[in-house]
Formats: sequence, C-alpha cells, structure tokens
Amino acid sequence: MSRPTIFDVARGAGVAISTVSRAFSNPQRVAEETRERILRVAEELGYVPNPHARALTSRRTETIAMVVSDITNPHFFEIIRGAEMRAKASRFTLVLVNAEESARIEMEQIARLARSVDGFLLAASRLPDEDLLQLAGTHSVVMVNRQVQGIPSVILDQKEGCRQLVVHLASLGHSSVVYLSGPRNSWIAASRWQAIRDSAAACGMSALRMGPYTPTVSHGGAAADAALTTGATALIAHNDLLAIGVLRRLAARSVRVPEDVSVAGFDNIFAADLCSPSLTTLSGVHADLGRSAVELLLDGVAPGPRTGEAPRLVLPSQLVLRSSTGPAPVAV
Amino acid sequence: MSRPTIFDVARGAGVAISTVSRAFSNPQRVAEETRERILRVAEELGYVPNPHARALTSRRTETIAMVVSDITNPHFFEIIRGAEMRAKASRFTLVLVNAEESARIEMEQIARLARSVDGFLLAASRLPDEDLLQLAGTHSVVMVNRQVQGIPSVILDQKEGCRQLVVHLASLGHSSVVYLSGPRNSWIAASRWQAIRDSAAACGMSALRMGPYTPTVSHGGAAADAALTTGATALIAHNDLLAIGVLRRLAARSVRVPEDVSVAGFDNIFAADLCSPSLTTLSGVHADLGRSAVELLLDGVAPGPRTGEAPRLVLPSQLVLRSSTGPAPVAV
DNA sequence: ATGAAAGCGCTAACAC
DNA sequence: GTGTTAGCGCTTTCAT
Repeated sequence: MSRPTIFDVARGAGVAISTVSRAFSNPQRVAEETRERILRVAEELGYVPNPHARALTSRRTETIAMVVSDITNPHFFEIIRGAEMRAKASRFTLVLVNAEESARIEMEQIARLARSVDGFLLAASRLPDEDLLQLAGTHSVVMVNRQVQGIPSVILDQKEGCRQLVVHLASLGHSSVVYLSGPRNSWIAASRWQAIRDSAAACGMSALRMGPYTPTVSHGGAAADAALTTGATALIAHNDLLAIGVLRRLAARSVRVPEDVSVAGFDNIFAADLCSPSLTTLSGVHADLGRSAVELLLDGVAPGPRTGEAPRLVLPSQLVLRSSTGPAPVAV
Repeated sequence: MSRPTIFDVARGAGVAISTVSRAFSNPQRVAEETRERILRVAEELGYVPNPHARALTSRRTETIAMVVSDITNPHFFEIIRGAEMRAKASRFTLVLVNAEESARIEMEQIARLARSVDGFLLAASRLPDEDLLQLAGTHSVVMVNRQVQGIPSVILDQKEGCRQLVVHLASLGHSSVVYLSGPRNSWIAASRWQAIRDSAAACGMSALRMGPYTPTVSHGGAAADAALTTGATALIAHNDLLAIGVLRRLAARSVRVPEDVSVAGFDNIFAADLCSPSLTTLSGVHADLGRSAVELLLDGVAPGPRTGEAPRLVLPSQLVLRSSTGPAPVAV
C-alpha cells in the first residue's frame, strides 16, 4: 500500500539504488540506456522521490518561501505572480506566507520554514536590519522593496518616482504637500518620505509628514482628518489603500477631490482605477520585481562562489495620472 | 558550523536522544524536570528540530497546502486569511499555491507537494471529479466552494443566496435575467446557474445563461455586449470582477445602470464597493469558509478512525444590496 | 558507468 | 520514565 521507493525502482530496473538516485538528480552521470530503463520503471511504478528524504541528505529542497507583510494587500499580487512564474520556470516551488504586518509573526514564520526552504524572499519586511543581516548570514535572502547593506534586493525606484509625483503636484500649483506615512518600521515609508521631502524642497514646496498609519482603507479616515488640519492642498498617501480611505473620508466631509485637495497613492492597485475620483498613483512593473527577486535568489542558492557585492536592483517606477490630482485651488 | 542536532542536546542534557525527541513531540511522556532541562539546553544551543528528518519517519509535516484557482482573485483573500489563522492556531503551516485557472497546473502543483504536506485545501478546484476522488483516496482533502460526493467540503449556500438575488430582481419588476457564466469546469458556476434558473422559474422570470467567461474584468466587455443582445434587463455575473468589467462596458456604451440594466455579482470583493455604481453582490463570511475548511482538514488528518460520512458544510450567504440593481425600466 | 555502504536527523517500537 | 535500536528514503563518497 505504501508508495514505491528508490529501492523498488532499483529492483525493477536491475540496478543499484545509487544509480536510480543519479538517474534522477544527476542524469548525465548515467548511461543513456540505463537511465531510460530506470525512468520507464519509475513511471510504471508511479515512483516519485520523497522530498524529505532528499532534503535530509542533500540539504536542498527546491523550495523558496516568499514572506509578504500582508497577503491581503493587492499590491503584492503581481509581485507574487512574477515570482511564482520565475520560480516555476526553474522547477522551484514557491510557498507564500503572511507576516500580518507584524515583525514578530514574520520572524516566527521565517524560523518555522528556515529548514524547509532553500531561501527567502522578503517582501516589504518589517524586521529590523540586524535581524535581516543575521538571517542573511545563514540563509539565502533577497529583499523586495527594501534595501539593507549587504543583502541582495530589488526595489522600485522611489526616488525618481516620488520626484515625478512631487513635480507633478508642483506644476499644478500646489505649494504644500503632506505625506501620510506608512508603518513605523516600513523601510519604504521612510524612503518615500525622504524622497518627497527632498523633491519638495527642490520645487520650493513645503512638505509635512503625518502618521504613521496602517496602510488600509479603514485608516484613511483618520489620515484625511489629520491632513485637513494642515491646510495642505496635496496629499500623498503611503499606498493606494490608504489613499482610497482618504478619498472616502474627504467625500464624507464634502471636501472635493481634486478641486479642493489633490490625492495620490502608491502601487496602482486594481481599485485605484475604480474609485471615484480615480486615483493618481505611482506604479511600476510589479511582476518584474517578483521575477527579478527570484532570479537573484536562485543565483545565491546555486552552488559556487558568491559574487562579491550583494546586488541591488532598482527597477523603474512610473507615474499614473488619473483624476484625483488637479490644479491647486486659488487662494481665497 | 552546522546546526545542533538532537544528539547535541542529548549530550548536553545527559539523556538519550529518544528522550529529547519525546520532550519535543510528546512532552507529557517526559518527567517535568528532565523536560525542562532538555528544553533549556536546546534553547542554549539554538536547537530546532529538522522538519525533514521528522517528516521522514513520522510521515507528518504539520503543513497543509491551499491550492487556489487564481491567487490574484480578491475573492480568495478572506478565505486565505481565515484558513491561515486557523492553521496557525494548531501550529500548522499553511502554504499557498496558485493553479492559475488551469486544471493541468493545479494537478502539477498538487503532485509536487503531495509528499510534503499533510493535506490539501482545494479552493474552487478546476479538476474533474475523478481526479479529486483519486486524490482524496490517498490524501486528506477538503474542498472549498465545490462539492464532490465522498469528499469533505465547505461551501457558501449558493442555492438560497441565488434565490434571494433572483427574488430581489423579480421584486424590482425584472422579467428576464441573464447569467454570465464562469469557467466551463467551474463547479460553482454550474451550481449558480442551476439555482438561478430554478429560482427564476419559481418567480415566473425567464433565465438565460451565456458564456462561459473567464471571470476577470477584462472579459466583462464581451459578456456585456453578449448580454445586451438578449434584451434582458437584469444581469448576474459569475463574480464581482466580471461584473465590474460589465459595468465598465455598459458605461462605455452609455447604457445606464441601474436605470436601463441591473447588474449583480458574487463575492463582495473590496472593489465592489468602490466601482460606480457600487455593485450589488452575493457575499458570505469568507473567513469562515477558510477556517472551517482547515478544521475539517485537521479532523481528517488527525489519527484515529475516520468518521463515516464526508462532512459537507454549507455556510450562509448574504445578499449585499448596492446601487447597481434597481427597478426594471418601464416597457416602451 | 555502476555498486556498496555510510550516514542525514529524527521517530517509534521495544526493552528495562 | 528513560535508553537502545532499527529504520524512514534518499544522497554521496569511495571503490571497482
């Protein structure tokens, strides 16, 4: 009743188990004829190598884990898809785990999988640098949308993207902008704020940061209320979800968008095009993020000498203009 | 440099390896004092049991796989979250894999994971009944939103939900309804159509099915065009994504919703509340679906005699009325 | 090119 | 309550 093992295949093919093993994991080291016979017998028997037994000795699992800070955030969709496709192309399994926006949970999940995967893709990690460096010391790690010195990473170009966004707002006549910040331990939030502040300064705009806010629709209400107290006419929310929450609250308070206030977000999630007004947002080819991340990881996982520097990919971002940004209101 | 094993812990604690093993997997079979000493040594050494070695002998992995037909469909969000939380509560890891709306890929993913997980959660599976039955013969399987004789399942109550939806449309004066069907091999699509047809008959409405359509926004255009040719005033799309695509196309063709045509969807995804007009949809507590599914699976995974009948949970669905459905236009 | 044999780290009888 | 021991199914030297 139990499944066939390498032993059964060996018997059926009249060879030693080591030969069967090679036929599967090192095909070129087995004579063509022998290999074919083995594969045929295996096929007939319905033999499939046991991944645990394999991992136990080889220490490789052909599996990579992708840890996302919040699996319900649509932003990760395309990243996940891109990563998955690339992983599959190399016959790796991608398993997805959720960190629920919590550093503790993220760490737990990682610890749990540490022995069962070949490497980690950490998307928008909430962990402190030290933890990441330590992890990277013992495992293959690639960061997505976060940079840490010494760890391979792929990010969208925040700096240039934020600059375009700010210039866009400046050219519409806005003189002050508020950044509604994401979570406190979000690297990308810090990086966005810095880029916005610098670009605003370069444009002669004043910039203010508020928050941190949990980047969900429901937290947009508080963010909107806070932002209105500043008198700023341009709001940049940490992501589209938060921006949509802001739009809702503004509508509820009869603040017109974009006539009274302009609003922009990040990620270009599906809903950004559906809400009203539709949302101006900073996007990028997220599937490429995922794809590139897996590629870096596979490079790191492969045997052979590690390249000297940890690669840092910066992929272009792009501004998507919609209806939520418009000319600044004329001063009364 | 290599990680500590059960051996190192045993030496450090002055006990046999089997005692260490018990301290971790069967704590109550070890004297309190011994156990504490072992755990302390393990902690000091940074010992973590190797899951592969463990799985190799015990044949249990404490991992369950959730296969979803399309991971980018927001419908699955809450289901995934519910499943994840329940799994974590029992210290199981939930790994997520994507079937990309393809039966072939679904089968591949399953085969790939068959040895590395304790069971499968199949959400909106596209596989034929026979394949599912065969799989269920060798593995623990729970279906989500699909029923197959002999396999445990959890679904939302389509029948009652569709009835409510049709009655709602009938009470608005609509006399004909079109169901824009989901994928050909979607069990839920078949089940919805049957419920819609029966309920429509009971209300004296005519019902028509069109499609199948891939349930994405982009396919809603064709669906809308097709539906308009029928002269029906009420459209029920297979899901919210398709419905949103329909809304877009109708807007583009200057067909007013709900004045000229009423539109409804399924799933109550986040965007259903954002699109304009906002979408009437049939919902349910999706997190409960995921939670219950994991519960059934854990029951099945647990050692001990299997219960006689495969349980079939039917969770209540609920109609969410929004602006996309309204009174039927008065005949010219 | 192939075989023999020694583990990988752990669990699960079985003994005491 | 704890120790001994035989594997789980495979990879990987090392021979031949």
